[in-house]
Amino acid sequence: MALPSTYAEPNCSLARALEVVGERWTLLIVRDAFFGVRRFGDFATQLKIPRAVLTSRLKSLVQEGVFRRDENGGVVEYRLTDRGVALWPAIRALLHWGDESYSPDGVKRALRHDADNGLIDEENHCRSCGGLVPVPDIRIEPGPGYQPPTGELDPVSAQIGRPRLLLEPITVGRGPRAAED
Amino acid sequence: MALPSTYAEPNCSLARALEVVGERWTLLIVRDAFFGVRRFGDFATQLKIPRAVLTSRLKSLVQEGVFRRDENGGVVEYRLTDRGVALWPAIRALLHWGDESYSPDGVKRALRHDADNGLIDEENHCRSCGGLVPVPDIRIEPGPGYQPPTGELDPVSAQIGRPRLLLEPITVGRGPRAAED
DNA sequence: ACCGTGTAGTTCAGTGAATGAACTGCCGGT
DNA sequence: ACCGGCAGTTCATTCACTGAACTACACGGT
Repeated sequence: MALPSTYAEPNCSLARALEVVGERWTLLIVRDAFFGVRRFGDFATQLKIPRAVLTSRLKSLVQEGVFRRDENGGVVEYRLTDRGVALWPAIRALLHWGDESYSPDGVKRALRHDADNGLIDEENHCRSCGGLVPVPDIRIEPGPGYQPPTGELDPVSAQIGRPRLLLEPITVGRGPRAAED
Repeated sequence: MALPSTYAEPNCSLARALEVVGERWTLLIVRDAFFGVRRFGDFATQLKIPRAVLTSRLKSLVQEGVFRRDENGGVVEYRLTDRGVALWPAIRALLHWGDESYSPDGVKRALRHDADNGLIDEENHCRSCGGLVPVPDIRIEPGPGYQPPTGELDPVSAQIGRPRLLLEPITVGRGPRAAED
């Protein structure tokens, strides 16, 4: 499986979780899925990950129930299942830790409650309305620590760099791909 | 550095965080530190991790400011810094996700507010007193999904399997090592 | 001074996984 | 028939992990 049969402590859910999402690249793939990436090629160019590794990671994530693989005609899409979406708190915690520890100019990306524009705190509450914010209502946008990239961007990177809702599918440069969801 | 110079996206704090704690074994080392492990040999036998890998991980964690290396005479202790303790939300989130997804009989380890015995929810609030619970006030103990191990246990595993406070140092089998903290 | 013990850390050959670039195969449109 | 876009494979090279044995050093006892 994912990890070399080690991590085999039956009494640690952290070890079990890391068997699924603890390998190199895996959490970055999941993060991109939260940002709306769904296509094999987009993951590959976005992360600059070897395609063979991407194949293997997606396969095991599908097997573990984190992603679902949808194939309509020639179009393949990988999208998060409920179990995958449930990884959001872990990703948010690591994002937050990375910002706190290594981004002296402030967060690189801010999370806001889309309905009322309130900042979302570490416990997932909206500072404006006080409520817990469901994942699809979270807007992510560049924060003070964000460094605008120089030069040309591929269309997918361009979309990811702008404010947008989590899980909102990326739709660029390939005809009228209706955001049916 | 930790990861192969890839992950080098300057605008993603998740990538930055994973450079520090995203390698194999690293988060398990940190978890053991929360459970009170401080000694090189204890990490090694507890995780059954090759000593060379442990050396390399501890070195980079010290360099990144997650651990502090204390040397008193012949005794070396690795303990979490504030930045290391700040990883707790990420570990808690992954623990929770692992329990939810892969532990049908209930959580393997329960977290409680030591002062009033209240269960701690996913947002780190005590169900009893309602407040946020600081890490050293969290008691961890076997939950319904815990499977008691069979056979003899080394003293360190035995201590980790019993209810205890996070960060409380393990003191067994080596004379009067006062828990000076 | 000497020896034994406990522990942090190193060395090293063998194995397995990641890398990157090129390639295959499928589908749809013209 | 041809072409372009895209999912996924293949493969030689490089790199990291594994596991077991070994070194280095501090301490305590005699």
